[in-house]
Amino acid sequence: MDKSLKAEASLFRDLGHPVRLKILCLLIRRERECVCKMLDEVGVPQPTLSRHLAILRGHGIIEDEREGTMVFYRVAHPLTTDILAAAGLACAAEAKLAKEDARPARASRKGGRAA
Amino acid sequence: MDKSLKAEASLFRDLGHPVRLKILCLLIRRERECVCKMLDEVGVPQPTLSRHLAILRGHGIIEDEREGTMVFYRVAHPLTTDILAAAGLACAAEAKLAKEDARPARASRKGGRAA
DNA sequence: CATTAATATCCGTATATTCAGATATCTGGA
DNA sequence: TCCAGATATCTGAATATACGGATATTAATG
Repeated sequence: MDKSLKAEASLFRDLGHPVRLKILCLLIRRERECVCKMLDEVGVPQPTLSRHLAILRGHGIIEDEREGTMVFYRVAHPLTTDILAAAGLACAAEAKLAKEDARPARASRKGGRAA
Repeated sequence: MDKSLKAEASLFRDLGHPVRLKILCLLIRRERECVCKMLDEVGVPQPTLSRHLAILRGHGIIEDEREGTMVFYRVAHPLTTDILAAAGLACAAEAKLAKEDARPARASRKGGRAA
């Protein structure tokens, strides 16, 4: 019951940057998006965007799929949407409500995985 | 619908440190705790603990109440528990379930504040 | 008022993060 | 193979964050 909480802290730290939050909101809304499209919307130079994508990818928060010359990203970490929704980010809150409505509502209680 | 997401990023950044996460888990479980007690459990030198408390306090995540020579802290940011629970932190998940059980379950949908 | 326990702030230093710009890689097509 | 578009990596400088140790503040007590 002690835990160093290092992994959790690292996840939050990754979320703690405006550009990375913007990327995640974008991916949550769109499910899947290519770098060139994100480049238009995020408003940072391409190498900077690529770096932030690499950080998120390196920690397993997003994953990439290559398709010809383009690379598409999607949210991979199962908790990311929940966390952003809990923080009140509109992008994630919508996605979470949609997901909840599509399921029979929560049944069991103790069932949640705890870190 | 654009938003810089600076405030949200800053919140996550504050959560992104093992010591601060530990402090928050502690406060969520206990509602309210004094610095000297936390000192025993967190395992960092007193000035370091004080510094982290100051960071959380400065951003409105926790608040302090002086009582004689001791200072008690409690979680003040209304979303903190939700966020930590969404991240799967056991301490917060318990608190959130308890809170949910005490209320009539969610009724309205569009009612949530979004960032 | 001196003392002591509890907490906070200040200091210098070590480390991490961020950025922009240059350059490298990968892929599809001529 | 050579070219061009899309994306990634490298590099160095600027900035931010972390820490420990010394010290300051605050409040109760004698």
